[in-house]
Amino acid sequence: MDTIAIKYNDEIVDLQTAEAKDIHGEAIVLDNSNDALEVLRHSAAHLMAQAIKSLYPDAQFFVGPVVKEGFYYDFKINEEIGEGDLKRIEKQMLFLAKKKYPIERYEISKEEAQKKFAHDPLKLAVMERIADETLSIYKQGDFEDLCRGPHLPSVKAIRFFKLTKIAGAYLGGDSNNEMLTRIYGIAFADKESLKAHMQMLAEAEKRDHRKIGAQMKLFTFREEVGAGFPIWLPAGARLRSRLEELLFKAHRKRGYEPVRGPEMLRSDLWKTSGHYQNYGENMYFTHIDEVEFGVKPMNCVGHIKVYEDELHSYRDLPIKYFEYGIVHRHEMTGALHGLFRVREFTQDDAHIFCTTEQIESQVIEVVDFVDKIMKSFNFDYKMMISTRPSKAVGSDAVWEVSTQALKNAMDSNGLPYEIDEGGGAFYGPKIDIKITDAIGREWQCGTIQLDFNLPERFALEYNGEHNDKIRPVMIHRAILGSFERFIGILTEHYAGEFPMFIAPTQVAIIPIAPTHNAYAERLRNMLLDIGADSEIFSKNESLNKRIRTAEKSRVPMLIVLGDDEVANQTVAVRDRRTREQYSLGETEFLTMIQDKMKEVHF
RNA sequence: GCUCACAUGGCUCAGAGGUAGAGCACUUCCUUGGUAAGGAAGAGGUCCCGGGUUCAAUUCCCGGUGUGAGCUCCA
Repeated sequence: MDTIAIKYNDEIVDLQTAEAKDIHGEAIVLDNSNDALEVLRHSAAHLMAQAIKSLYPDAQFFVGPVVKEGFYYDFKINEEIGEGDLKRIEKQMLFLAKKKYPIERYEISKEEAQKKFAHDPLKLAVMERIADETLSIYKQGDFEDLCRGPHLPSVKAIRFFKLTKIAGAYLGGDSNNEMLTRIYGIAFADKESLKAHMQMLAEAEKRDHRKIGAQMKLFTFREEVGAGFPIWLPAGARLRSRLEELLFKAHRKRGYEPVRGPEMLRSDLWKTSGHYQNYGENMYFTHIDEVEFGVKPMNCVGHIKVYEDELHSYRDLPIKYFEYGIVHRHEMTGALHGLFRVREFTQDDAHIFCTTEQIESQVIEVVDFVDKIMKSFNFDYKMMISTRPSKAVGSDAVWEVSTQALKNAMDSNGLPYEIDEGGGAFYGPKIDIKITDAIGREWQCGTIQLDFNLPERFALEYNGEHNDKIRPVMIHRAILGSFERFIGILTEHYAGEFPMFIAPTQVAIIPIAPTHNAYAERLRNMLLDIGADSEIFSKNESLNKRIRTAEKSRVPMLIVLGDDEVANQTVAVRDRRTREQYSLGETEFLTMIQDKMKEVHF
């Protein structure tokens, strides 16, 4: 395989630069490694710009970086350009790639560059953002662009790419600036990877929880209700309550006490907590008899009030309060998205009040809890420890101890983690849990945050061994994050085919003729007795039609009842996936359902 | 919040400056069927809301609301 760049001092250096500066390092070849894709996609962005320039000669270009999901280029043209033009640009890119232009690099001073691009206000804007005095120019054919690289040696390697979407983007991401046109694309080293990626995108579209949620009647939104306020329909509410019940029991077993704070608290309290100052623009406020109240955006203050209700001894710690806390947050209109981003949601929230010494063991406990749950849903996950940000409260020593506590907890449990330097909350370091779903997408759900700030602000204490007053540490933690978001993720993860233990309906019952309806009813009642929901498909439709409808409803188990089944007290089970059929005795069947539902406990 | 697009029966969508259609779903009837769409009849719409233009607006214009995509990841 051809070398496309080298790795030097942990940086990717393209061959043009390496040659000019006589740098040697480890070869990067054209494959699907992160380093190779970075170079490939960057050059693909340039090739796209070249294609656009050749099709629309008046085009001016801003920036064209590589991003997580491929690459993009922001530009400005006078003509209208839309989705339909992407194919044309792709074609032109292929045409140009076949010319096998070498990509050349040379350096000029900023002054020269400003002269060179004097007619191009976008490039001048780009240069304003660059501090360096020497700039590099990359040239392929008659197309030149200001760019820091790295790039491929030639455009000929860019073969497997696709332009994925076109959208507007503000110059520099600032909505005060003018809107440019942005085209996104993706590129890979080989055809199969590109194909697999496009299939993943198509699969993601099929699994869209907004679509499946409507089909399965899980939830809905209504204009007259307001943006960002989900309405849970019976099927969705059944699913949700199954999840809530399982998780409730799991909390109780792990020593958490259920508590409940009010929806609104006086603004003075939010001033004490710091939310008023730091989070106020995301909060909703109202007045009661001239006193201002804030609708809670988080549950911590309520739990602090629970803690304050009595004096605590060190012997009581750790104290673990949990609540399915309904919170309201003013999200930007444009950020709202199905169940993933709403303005009212319910967190599986808990606060652990403990001693500094207990931090590590408590974190291990939570991580273990997370592990249990995520494994139950077949999610892979990884954890990130976020350290002290530049703007932070608390002493260095406390940060050091607490960050180390998080690391120790992970290390002693043999758990891998990544470090997000400076990514912590202002009040303490945290561990974020990122799960990977069935089609490889990552989602941030749970979080474990150490907090030395709120105990300080509310002057929380407990009595130590020598009757001294000691400040406890608070650990904020959520595992699912919110029921709304998590159920949205689950829906896409399972493509609506939920496992038995959380499915909205466990069994679809299909009586062949009305004479079998009584047996169907009897089975439904027996299923209810073991906590399983069922739906009887007894409408006046053909048997085939009813089986088809039941199959499409994504219920995990189908049973068909006819004369034989009634006579022998059996059920004919039909597997939703394999379409295989087998017969089971009534009690065996009920036991099987019960077993499948008990398969999981967190 | 900003930019652009969209908003028609429960759902998915077609449509025209002269107040509207299809498929699915729904109701009723026929069909009594053993594993992926049997047949017939019928009911159902302030064409998102408010204002403007027009003899006439659901259709054109403006505002609002809602939905979608994008707006951070630095040449």
